[in-house]
Amino acid sequence: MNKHDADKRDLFAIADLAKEFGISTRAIRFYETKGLLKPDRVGSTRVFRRRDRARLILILRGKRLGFSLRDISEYLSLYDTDNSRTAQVQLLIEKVDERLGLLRSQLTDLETTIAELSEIRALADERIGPATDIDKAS
Amino acid sequence: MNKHDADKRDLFAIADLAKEFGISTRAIRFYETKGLLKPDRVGSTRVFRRRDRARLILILRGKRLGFSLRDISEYLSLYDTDNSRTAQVQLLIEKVDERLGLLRSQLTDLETTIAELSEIRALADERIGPATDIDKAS
DNA sequence: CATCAGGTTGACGTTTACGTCCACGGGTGT
DNA sequence: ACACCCGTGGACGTAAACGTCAACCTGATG
Repeated sequence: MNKHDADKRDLFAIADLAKEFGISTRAIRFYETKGLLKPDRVGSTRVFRRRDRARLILILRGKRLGFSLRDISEYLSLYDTDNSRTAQVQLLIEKVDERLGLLRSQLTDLETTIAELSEIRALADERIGPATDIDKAS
Repeated sequence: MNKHDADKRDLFAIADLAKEFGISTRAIRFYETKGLLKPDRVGSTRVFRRRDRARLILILRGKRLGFSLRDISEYLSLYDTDNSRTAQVQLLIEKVDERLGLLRSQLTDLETTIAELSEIRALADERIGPATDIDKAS
């Protein structure tokens, strides 16, 4: 909808991405030093393209999930790997499976936690009085 | 099943818990200094009861999910609050809701990630050849 | 031309979550 | 009495992930 729709553009300044994702430019530069991003350069100035923007999105999601940058780096390489030419597809499969295992156990943890909290919430809710038709009508 | 079934006992030494959960005694002491655990004392020696063991389980789960100790501390207080006597049940509800929101968005992130990885896995799997009856029979 | 916004590297500071090392005390087996 | 083993608290070290200057280089603009 937006004239500047980020998904359609192909070139981004470091500040563009920082603003778009609410992080600091320092952080972005840091990710680069860690090899998670590899923006092009024009002179010394970084120029980001869709590919790096996509990677950034994955990085941030990984962070929300509590993974370290090192973890995320490995994880990104799964996306990178040229599945069709890899000599070690088997190795790729193993890595993906390993990560899937981790994620699935996290999923279980999360579901348990959500269930527990929901119960607490229900109890508290009861205490304050369940919503009545009258309440809803107010 | 085990004679020493941990869930049935009521008293634990710091080393018991450390061993059971595969963490260091140093870590447990650290959690105490941060107020996450409040073991009884016999002289200067810590004595843990079921309550603190339960809290420890929650702490570790929180960590697996990528929360900070500070986050976890707040989270534990949700369990602590005496729902039936709280003067501010409403506040409790708000806090629980807030946390539930966080967890649910994590859940979404996780599901997305798992789906993406599954796809990658499927592609790689194809490349190496789908499992045949012969393969399975080998 | 002066200035100013935005970019760069480098060095150092900071917080979190422990690990490591230490000197010390208390109970136990021999 | 002596050697162990376990536990304790204090001090210091450390890795990760940035934040915070500082000093510098642009390119655009009034």
